[in-house]
Amino acid sequence: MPRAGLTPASVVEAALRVVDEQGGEALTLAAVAARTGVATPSLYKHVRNLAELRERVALRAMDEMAVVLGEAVMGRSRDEAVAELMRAWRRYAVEHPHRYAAIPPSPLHNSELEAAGRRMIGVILAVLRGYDLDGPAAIHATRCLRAAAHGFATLESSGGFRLPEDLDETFEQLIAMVVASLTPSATPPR
Amino acid sequence: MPRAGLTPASVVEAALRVVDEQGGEALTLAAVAARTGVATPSLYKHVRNLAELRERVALRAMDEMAVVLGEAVMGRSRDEAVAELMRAWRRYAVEHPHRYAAIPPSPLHNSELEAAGRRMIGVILAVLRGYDLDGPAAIHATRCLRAAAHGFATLESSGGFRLPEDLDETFEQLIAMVVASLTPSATPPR
DNA sequence: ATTTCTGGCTAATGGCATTAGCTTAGCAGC
DNA sequence: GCTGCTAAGCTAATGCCATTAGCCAGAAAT
Repeated sequence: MPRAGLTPASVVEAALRVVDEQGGEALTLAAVAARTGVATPSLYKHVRNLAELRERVALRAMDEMAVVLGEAVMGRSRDEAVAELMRAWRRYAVEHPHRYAAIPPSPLHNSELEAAGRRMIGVILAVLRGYDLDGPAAIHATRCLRAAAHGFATLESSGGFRLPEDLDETFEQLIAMVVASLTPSATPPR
Repeated sequence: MPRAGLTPASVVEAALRVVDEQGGEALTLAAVAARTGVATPSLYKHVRNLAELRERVALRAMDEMAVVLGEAVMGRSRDEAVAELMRAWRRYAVEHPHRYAAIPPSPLHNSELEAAGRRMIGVILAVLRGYDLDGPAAIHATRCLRAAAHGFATLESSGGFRLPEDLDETFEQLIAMVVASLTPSATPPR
């Protein structure tokens, strides 16, 4: 019997395929083993356990997304950059719904995930540099943008919007909402 | 051996306690059985299976939340109502993080869940009645509000915001952002 | 008191994760 | 080409969980 020639990377690859096709719930060592043509216990030669495999999948998704977001804002600034950032965010979530869902909101106990999370947040912060926000204000703005983008992405990619109204239009409105909140002139005296 | 006196309702109650204390992942028939002092298979006399129990838990959470949201907006209108609605939304998610996480974004294949979801959305729509929005515009606005509130609630309740900056302040800013987007006068010509 | 119904129990099956220990493919060095 | 070592893969075994089947006794109804 020839060897299967697995590597940690190829195992993660197979795991990603399982996630994409059947969702995070279905990510099981047995499923990955079946897909790679190997017996389940053999996988332990390449990953510590299922939890670690999950983390590696999440890491990949976060890295991918950080790259996508970064590319989206390159060469743009201010409102234009914010809009493209949010569109790219949404696009990723819609194109890879299960992968997006595999991203943990909080990278608990894992420095690699934490770093990846920082890379994603970093893109938002970079875009906001175009506005005149002092330290704390930038944090608040980042959180607002993130909440809006993440909320919409989650809801859309998991089928939370059922009505026939055009989602593109809603999303453009959401972008406008965020952009307006970044432009002080938009805030009327109160 | 005296009977345990379980009912479908008391089983769901126990399940809710498990979810609250250990999260949705930990919701297992074995855990509920242990907590109710009964052998696992006995539970099948009261619920069809684990999936159904999960649905009942979700239903309870959604119903609770619909009530909480409804109460929050009673006697208020427009910006005030929107703000209180969002605060109540956030409060529920923070006070019952696991329960909130148990709410499915999309109530797949279940009319009861669907109805509960409609009740929640109904509160938003009711509040937006205070603004002059025609049919589609109300839908878009509802989605934006929901995305913002849900995004923030999810991120906060799962520990997604790590920096020390005050979250209350961020949230008030998010509210302002949503409210401003509902008031056309706030949008400056561009 | 007797019958019936039903909640709870034990036993059994099957899926999955994980560990232990064996086997051998494939390479390094001779 | 032979010798040996390392690591990839395998089988067997354990344990947890969901689910089903079938038994038994407590409670309620007659």
